[in-house]
Amino acid sequence: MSTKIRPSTPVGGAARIAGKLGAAILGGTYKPHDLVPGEIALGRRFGASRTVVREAFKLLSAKGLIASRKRAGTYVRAREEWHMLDADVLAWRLRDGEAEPKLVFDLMQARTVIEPAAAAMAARAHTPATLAAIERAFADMERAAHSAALFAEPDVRFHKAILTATDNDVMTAFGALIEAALGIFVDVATRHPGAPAPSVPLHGAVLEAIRRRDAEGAHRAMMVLLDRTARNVERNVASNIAGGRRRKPRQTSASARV
Amino acid sequence: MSTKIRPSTPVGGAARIAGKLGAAILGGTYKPHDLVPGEIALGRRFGASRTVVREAFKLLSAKGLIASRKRAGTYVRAREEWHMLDADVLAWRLRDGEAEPKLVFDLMQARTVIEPAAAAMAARAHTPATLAAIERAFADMERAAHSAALFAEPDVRFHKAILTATDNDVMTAFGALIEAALGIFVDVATRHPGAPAPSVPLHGAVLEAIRRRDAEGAHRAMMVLLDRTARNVERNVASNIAGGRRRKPRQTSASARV
DNA sequence: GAACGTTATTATGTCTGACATATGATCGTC
DNA sequence: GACGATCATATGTCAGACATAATAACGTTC
Repeated sequence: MSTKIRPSTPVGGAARIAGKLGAAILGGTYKPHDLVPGEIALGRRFGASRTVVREAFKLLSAKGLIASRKRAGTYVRAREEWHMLDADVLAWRLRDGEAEPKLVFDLMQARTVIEPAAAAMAARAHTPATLAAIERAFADMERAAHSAALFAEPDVRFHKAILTATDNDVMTAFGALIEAALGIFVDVATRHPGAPAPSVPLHGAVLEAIRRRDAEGAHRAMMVLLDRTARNVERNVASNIAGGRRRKPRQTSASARV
Repeated sequence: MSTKIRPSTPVGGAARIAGKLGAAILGGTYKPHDLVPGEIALGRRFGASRTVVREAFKLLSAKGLIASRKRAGTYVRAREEWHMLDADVLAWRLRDGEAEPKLVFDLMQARTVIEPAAAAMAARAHTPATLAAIERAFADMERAAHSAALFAEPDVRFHKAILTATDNDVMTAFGALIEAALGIFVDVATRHPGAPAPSVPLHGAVLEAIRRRDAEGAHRAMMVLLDRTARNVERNVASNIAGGRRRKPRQTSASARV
């Protein structure tokens, strides 16, 4: 491993370091109560000054991942303190398709709690503007139904638009969660054959129910949609474990050591 | 005014400045797309160096509140980018009992979506250890039933213990949300007469259903409990608006200007 | 006078070196 | 072996400097 004096990509000082360190913590390289390397040591490793490393630490401590004590150093906080609903934290956990299957299931289960309720609320509370956003997303999904890659973006937009249409700030905030979750699902899905076309009518049913302000129906339709998604995910994640898994733990060249 | 909302990160230096600035942003002093004062200006205002102000900025940018562009300065990001589920962000919004009533209602509505489902999941998934945690919290609630102030802590612990007992990481993460939400409710409740005793049996019913692994019953019992809570909150918040509200927007001496 | 290229300005981004501070570790004394 | 004073160390804070990029101001050209 060559010691780069200058990082090849001058992008994002503190954010870059925080990303690597955060992924390392979520990936288990540094476990709770472990000390992370000192500010100067990390500075050398990343070719950055102590100032920048400290700023990276602040980015992570704002997400509950680390804390510092004088003389003792900077350590990883207890797992319960981590802000698991933070989009970055979630992304670091889900990174590179090696996500623990348990987390993927937990996410799907949380979605089946939140999204049907959100669809029902949206059916009651939508305005012309928020309904139009859902309709636009759905139209784009129909147009992209032939390609899993193109389908992803309007799909996320559709689900977020429903959350927004609830007119509930807290519900709307779940959008970041859904976005991170769908990010990994899409990743899995694109590795498997089959266009997303079959799920289009299921989305359409949700939209229809919302449009006619049928809260009960929207709840049911979203439930059906998520059931299908859950089965898909389950199959893909399962096959990912059974067949596609590498024997050795993956060592990404770039982010191997932190 | 009373209730100190305990920040998740120890205050001092950067955290102190971030707290003031964050509250100012959430309080509307700086609106989206506004520039916050420059690093040197803020440093002067808080009697701190540029370094510390920059670290405070990183704490806030990790929560999606601000971002910086060279030459242009540091600005408040669009409201949709804010990490509303972050405990600190929520605390800043709920600060000092003047929370917008809409947010309080939104939080209650979100609770009625999440917590009954969580209770059902807990009924299915609890282990001896996680059930014991719920039972301990309930026992402490019974002992504190005579005092609204003493009741708060075990009450929060009870609801968090149920989330933990779901054995679902995402659900467990909602604990921080509930904690922040209950923090404000307690604040409101303690300003009004009446011991929390009546809610004890409602909590007990939830515990009982979970203990006998009756998911359906746990769901129903939690719904009943939250219904009562919602009515309480509604009455208190309403009276707060009608009578207790100050005519002028409050100017807390400490965090007025920032 | 309007369009356009050049220069100057400015706030953030980064680095360096220094000192302050608290606390765990070490050592010495009883 | 217990206890208190001392030392070492990693974080906390500061000041000053230069780099960088994006905007503002300026001046030239047509």
